[in-house]
Amino acid sequence: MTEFEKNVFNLVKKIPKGKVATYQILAKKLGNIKLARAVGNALPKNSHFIIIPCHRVVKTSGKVGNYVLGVAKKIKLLHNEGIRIKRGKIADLAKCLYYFN
DNA sequence: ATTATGACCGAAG
DNA sequence: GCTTCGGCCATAA
Repeated sequence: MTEFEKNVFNLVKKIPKGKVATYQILAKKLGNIKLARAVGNALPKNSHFIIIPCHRVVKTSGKVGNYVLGVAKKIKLLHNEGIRIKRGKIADLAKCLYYFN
């Protein structure tokens, strides 16, 4: 597991239930906003070994994005946490975003 | 060292 | 809204 991946997961596991973060926000937190793509690249790698709320990471546009177990599963999990989703997008992204105090 | 790939993003049509 | 394209970066081969 690379250092970069560790950093990504350490951030993701901080996201509280009922909240979400975007790939871009995580990227910025890691030092460079352009890391967004690399972040999405790292998530699927260790999901089999480490328990982390990968489903709480969505796109900046508000669309849920992809998920190891399938988008349907991702939406289901988010919905269980009280997050409203409409046609594959977060109903009110601004209210759900977690900014890493 | 070089190339290709992907859970991304923004601009443009 | 949607699609297409170019640009990003870490990784794997």
